[in-house]
Amino acid sequence: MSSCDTCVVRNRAICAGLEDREIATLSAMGRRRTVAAGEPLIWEDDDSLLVANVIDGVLKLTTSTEDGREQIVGVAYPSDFIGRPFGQTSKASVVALTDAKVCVFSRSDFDRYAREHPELEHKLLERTLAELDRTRSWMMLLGRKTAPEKIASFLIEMSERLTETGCAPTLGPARRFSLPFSRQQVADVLGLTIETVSRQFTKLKNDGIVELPSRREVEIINRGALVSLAG
Amino acid sequence: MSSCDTCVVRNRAICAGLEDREIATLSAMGRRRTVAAGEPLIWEDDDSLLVANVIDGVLKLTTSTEDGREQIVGVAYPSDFIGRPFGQTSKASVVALTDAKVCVFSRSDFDRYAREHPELEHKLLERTLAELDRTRSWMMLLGRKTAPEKIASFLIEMSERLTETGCAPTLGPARRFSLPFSRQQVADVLGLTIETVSRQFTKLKNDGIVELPSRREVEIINRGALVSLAG
DNA sequence: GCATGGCCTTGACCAAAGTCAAAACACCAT
DNA sequence: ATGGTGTTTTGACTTTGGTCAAGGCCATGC
Repeated sequence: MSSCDTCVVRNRAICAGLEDREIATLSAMGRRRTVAAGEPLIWEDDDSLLVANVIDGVLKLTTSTEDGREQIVGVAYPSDFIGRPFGQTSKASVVALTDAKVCVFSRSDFDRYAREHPELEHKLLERTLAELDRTRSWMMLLGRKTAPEKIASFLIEMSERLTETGCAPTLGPARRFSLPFSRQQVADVLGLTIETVSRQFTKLKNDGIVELPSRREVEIINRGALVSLAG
Repeated sequence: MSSCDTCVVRNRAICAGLEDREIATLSAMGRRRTVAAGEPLIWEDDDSLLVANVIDGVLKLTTSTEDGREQIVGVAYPSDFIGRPFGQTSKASVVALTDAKVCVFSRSDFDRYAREHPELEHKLLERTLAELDRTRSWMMLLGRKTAPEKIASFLIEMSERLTETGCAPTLGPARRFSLPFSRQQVADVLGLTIETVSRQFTKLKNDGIVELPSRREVEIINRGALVSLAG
């Protein structure tokens, strides 16, 4: 019996729908790993040696300039696929934001396996296309939205992405949630400075649109106002 | 004999490497179309009815806010694939920047065909992964670079992408080229205003880093300086 | 309880880029 | 050549968000 049998993302990750025999082969290739919050899994511009499925936790994908400016270019949640298959180098670093569990594969093993299993490649393609759509709408935010619009869009997206995605029928967006990001990381997602993020959070609180019970907790009081601020 | 036999992107587009019989089927499904400069091919948020290969010309992918702000989220050159397979709606508009020739397919026909031809899906996956990498490095530019850095990065990328990609062994980046963008469109790529773009172009000219023989022509005089400005 | 260190918030000031308006230029058709 | 149109450039001014610096908050360890 492979660990896949008890995997919580078994029905949502790209392995979903594979036959038992295929799962067994894949399972033999991969291994589980934990990544502590703050710990890196993949380095920007390094050889692409690993790919992985996220089982639990949240990780950030980042690119940096030489002088240390950082931009978060993606966020990976449970069941998401990370790493760069079919490519020599990884163009983004992957670092855990919370303690995380992942199922890692050697990239070359995975590439070989994927090429022999069109169904798996198809799932990966669907996921990659969806991620590209999401990334492009993030470009709109970075290039054309103001700081208040960025913060409002961010909180709306967080409330949608952080709802527990168990087996239960889809719940609506979360009214209250705990951000997996520090203020600096929110700034790195939105292309702002930490001070601007802080001021905008304070403004939303003073306007009665959100409550901020603690540094990481957010409660949305007036979702309509937030949506209309998001533009 | 199908029109694919004489297609100039036959060896570079996703159709490359298909067998003659497969090409014949694909050819029967698709048809050539010309798109005049400025004319749209796909609308944002519309049902995704078409996908296409670019044969000749340059097209922009854009997203817009309700109040009319526009962000160019991608640019498609000959041999690139456009449209959103395996999805209900297209999240970006596609508009020709120059007169263009494309080879269009009904999305549902294409989806069906692709699912039966893993080699084609694999090519599409490789392309989508590469596009995602490019898009993410564009996010870095939008979120964290200054106007001078954006303009310099843009000109470097243009000089690399606009080299004639015929059958000849890869030439280096173009020293002189004709932009397929108006000033406003450059602004829409970089998340700037037209005035800022214009001022930065003028500054590069005054500093002797580029020549601007006409509105669309650019000649890079001091590539080293441009690269270091790009950061 | 109190000191320590890491975040986060706030305030005063500044600079980069945006806005508005006018002039210059290029391109086109006549 | 000439006039008309739309694009680009330039200038003056404003605004947004960044920078720098100080202070507050909270968790942790002594």
